[in-house]
Amino acid sequence: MSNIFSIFVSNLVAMKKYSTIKDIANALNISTATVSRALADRCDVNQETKNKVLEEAKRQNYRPNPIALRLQNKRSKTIGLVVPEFKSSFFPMVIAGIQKVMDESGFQLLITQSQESMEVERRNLKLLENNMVEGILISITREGENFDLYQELIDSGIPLVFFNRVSTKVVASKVVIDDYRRAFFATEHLIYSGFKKIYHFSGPKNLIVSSERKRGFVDAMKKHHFEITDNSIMTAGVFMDKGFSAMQSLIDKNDIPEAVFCFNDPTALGALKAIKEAGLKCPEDVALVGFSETEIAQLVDPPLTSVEQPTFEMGETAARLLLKQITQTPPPEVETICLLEKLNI
Amino acid sequence: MSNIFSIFVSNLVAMKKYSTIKDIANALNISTATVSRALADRCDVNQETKNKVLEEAKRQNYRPNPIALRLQNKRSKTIGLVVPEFKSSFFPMVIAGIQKVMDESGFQLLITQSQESMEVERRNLKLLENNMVEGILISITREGENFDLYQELIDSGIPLVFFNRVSTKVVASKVVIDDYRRAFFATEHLIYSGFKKIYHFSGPKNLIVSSERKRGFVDAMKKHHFEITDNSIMTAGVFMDKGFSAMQSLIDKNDIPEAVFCFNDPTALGALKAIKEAGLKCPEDVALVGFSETEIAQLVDPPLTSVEQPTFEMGETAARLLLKQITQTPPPEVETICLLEKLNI
DNA sequence: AATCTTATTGTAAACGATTACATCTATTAA
DNA sequence: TTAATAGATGTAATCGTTTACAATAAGATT
Repeated sequence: MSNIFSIFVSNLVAMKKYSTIKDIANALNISTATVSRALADRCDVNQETKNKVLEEAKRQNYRPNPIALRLQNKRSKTIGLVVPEFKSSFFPMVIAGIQKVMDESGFQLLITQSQESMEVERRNLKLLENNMVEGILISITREGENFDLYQELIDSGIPLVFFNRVSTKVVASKVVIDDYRRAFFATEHLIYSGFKKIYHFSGPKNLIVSSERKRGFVDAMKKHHFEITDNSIMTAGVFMDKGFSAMQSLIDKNDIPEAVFCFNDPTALGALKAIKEAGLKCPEDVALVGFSETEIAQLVDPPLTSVEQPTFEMGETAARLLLKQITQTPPPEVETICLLEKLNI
Repeated sequence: MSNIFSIFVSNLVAMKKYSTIKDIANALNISTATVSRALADRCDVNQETKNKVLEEAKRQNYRPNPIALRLQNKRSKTIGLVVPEFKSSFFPMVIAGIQKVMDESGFQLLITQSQESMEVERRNLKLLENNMVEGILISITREGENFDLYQELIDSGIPLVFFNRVSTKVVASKVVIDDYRRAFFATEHLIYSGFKKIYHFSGPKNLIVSSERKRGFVDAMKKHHFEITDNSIMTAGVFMDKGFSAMQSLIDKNDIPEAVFCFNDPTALGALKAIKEAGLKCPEDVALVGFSETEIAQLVDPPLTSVEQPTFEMGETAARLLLKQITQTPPPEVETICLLEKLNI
């Protein structure tokens, strides 16, 4: 309704009158070309003329028309952003980081919200394309990813950079949080959810990801003064059977935790099987948290406001990555940046 | 740094090639004027030509260049927004409401953050002006208001609409939260701050604002199951002396509250005087909350996330108000809208 | 047959800026 | 004296679109 209305009236309403280069030219009886050159402080303009132009420009409160410039330069100087929501402070903080970078580089930012809906995300991406954005920053919805559309946009020459919730199917630059942090947040999430007896099924000892996730678990527990007993951490490997047997042994010992943060999803599934076979329920009796690309993102995001996350930095990093894709020729290789800075525990 | 860099490369990098009206015209060996008319579905174009144009446009995946349109129409189709911060979810939610309206009406939204700094706010307003926004939505900083600049912008033909934290010195449309709600939030703020014994010095019985504020106080107390005794609410009038005597009588009775929500600022100041004279300290012994245009805004905002505020609606309302200022000729009278909907207690 | 409509299309200017190229003047070199 | 050069400025095209006006052809009217 308001849509139709505003289109209807759009021709009746004149925009505010701005001073143009032509106005300056007329006032001084010189050509617009000279004015343009004078304003650009080019060397082939008489200093006296330059001064006069600058003075007149100031007098008329002249400001270059960004729209005309964009048309002339054939650059929209705009990038698009798609975030799932605004409710939590997570994405707004990321946006603040993005804005800082965009302000610095003179780009405009078009912000859209997908409301966790794939359909709305599609609409937003189309809208951004229609607005000729030179690149897109995106954190995908919970519902899933519009894989085909991402690929289409990239193929058509619009670079995409994913952050936080990234697409696994598309080759593009990405900014994510590191294993340690994510494990930390996942554990903290369990703590904030009210569970008291929290265990960890860790992965193979020789894997770095394994020790990183364990470290995240341990640090989160420590931060909240939760006790870590001998049984708190069990090595359960990467596959389902190990998760099963680990949980089985706990049930046998009647040392049943309220929640378990598992190294990965197969481990969690194995544990789930053991829980069910013992006639227990998940999450009423034992809550499980797996750790896969997508699952964990759902857990820690929207995140707990009490935890300081590198949100601002994430926005900055993603924005810089995108700008690099846009301005660099030839475009740089895609890269995935993992935010590694230390937590304040 | 990144600024200089991006300017340097800007001419080297070609934007994605889009299909134009000229491409369609060339493909069909007709003039661009006819193509333009056909796409606009004007009646003075042969139906056959129309069909061919539409088909070719689809084939070339043609989309009108919004930048060229803006130049042609002399309308930036953009409005600017200045909010103090992004950390709390308050402003992001307001933004969501604004965006909804803007999407509907085809306007772009330029979002800036003033970080509670008057200086940054000035910069942002200038930036928006340079970007030729057709109107500005603003919630002012804690530090104060850039009164002169607001007036300058309005005088120069850029309509401003204030929301939540509004300027008291400028004549412009405003969107605020009603007395009842603000009183409710203020009281709830005291509750969340940990005070147990909370009193209210209410205004004259015959004033609607007075009963509204009292109602807000009562409802907030009820919501959190705080007892309201005979002494909890005292009628203290509008002036300082009444606040003084009200507090004095409480001190005399040795019925000293931990916190008092006062009808207005003079009342609070009077109460403060009594507290000091009794050798007590504020806020250690007795915390006071006044109620003036600016003070109360500081209290309830950034607001408590546990309270559902009409944030989305506030954004919507402010945006609609601004759009009306922009599109309507002659521009409508300025108006102040008070959000009145019911709270879920 | 001459004139007038009507339908359809094209031409060209405009929006505000930039810039390759042309032009003109004044100075310098031969 | 003449040609070359440098300095300063103007002309006109361009970016993608819209639109007032002109132009054309066909059919209708007298």
